[in-house]
Amino acid sequence: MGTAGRPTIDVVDTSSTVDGPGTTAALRQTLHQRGLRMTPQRQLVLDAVRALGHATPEQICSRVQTAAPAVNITTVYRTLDLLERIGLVRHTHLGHGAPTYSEQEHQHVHLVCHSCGSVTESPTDLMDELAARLLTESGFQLDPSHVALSGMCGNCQEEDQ
Amino acid sequence: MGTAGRPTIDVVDTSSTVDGPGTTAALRQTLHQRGLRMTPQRQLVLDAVRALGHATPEQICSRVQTAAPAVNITTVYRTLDLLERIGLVRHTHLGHGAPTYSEQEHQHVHLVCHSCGSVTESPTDLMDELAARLLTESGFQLDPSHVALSGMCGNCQEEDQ
DNA sequence: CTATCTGCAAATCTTTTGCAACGGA
DNA sequence: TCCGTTGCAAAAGATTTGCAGATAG
Repeated sequence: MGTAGRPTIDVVDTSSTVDGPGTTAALRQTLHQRGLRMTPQRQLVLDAVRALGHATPEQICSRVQTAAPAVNITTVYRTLDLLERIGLVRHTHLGHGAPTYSEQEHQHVHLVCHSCGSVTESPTDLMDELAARLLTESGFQLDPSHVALSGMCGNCQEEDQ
Repeated sequence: MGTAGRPTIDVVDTSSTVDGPGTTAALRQTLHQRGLRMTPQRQLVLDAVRALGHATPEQICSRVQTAAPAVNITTVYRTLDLLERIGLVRHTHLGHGAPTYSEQEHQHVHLVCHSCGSVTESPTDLMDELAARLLTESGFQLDPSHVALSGMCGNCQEEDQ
């Protein structure tokens, strides 16, 4: 009450003009296959996830709000959840709390430094040997990119002396 | 106000009678070296961490409260923090939020199943190869037990078909 | 037109902080 | 006695939920 109804969501085009699995049309189709609806908010959240690489819900929300200030963080949480259920997005635990979201395809191992908090990405095949060993020895099927590896980066080791 | 001052903390003996680095005396000494004080709460929290293997602050608090109901969860958080700073305890991120605490010595790799949430422990030498590779290729010094590896356990893979 | 979505407000949950009183050494 | 510690209450931050109204199809 007070303001004139719900503000319009202006869909500012970012990366969704290109063809391929990331198109607006592709998202619409994926949603429709499951009886879900295409909305500007969903497109914006997906675009933000792609643009940011890996980001917290908070960061994604901020980014979305530069294009459409009225989008609520609640919607961002709900949308990330939904995009994850339909397989377009995945989340990774980098360690200290905040999960980060990224594109499903964009898989890599995260190396997080205890000391300075920096996050480095490495190709997942780094873990191939370990994955094979785990499967043989424990029957455990590793998901190499869902959690980050933790340790100390080169820079911090030097400073630590 | 209302109750007669602060309730007494009854130190119920658990594992701290044995000699060695886990003794009451040992804890007292470690604390004193740094100008810190020995208290029943600190002993109880350390005992609980040892008894539980790896547990969340919440779980540790519950355990402590069976022996001394008056201990506040705030104290548990503060004590875990302190015990970690002085090197008696460490925390691990198992994935979905809650960090878990365990003894410093008690290091192992955690395998967490996405699907059923089960946590398995493996010896850290499982990661030796990977650690060596990371150090050579990226200068990154891996801390193998600080984060859990995530994936799907044998049981859940069967059910998944 | 109808079921799905969204925004808002409030509820939860976890962790942190300020402060006065307590108690270890 | 003195200062580190504790318990309590309240703050802070993150995520979830209920609901009325907006909107995709």
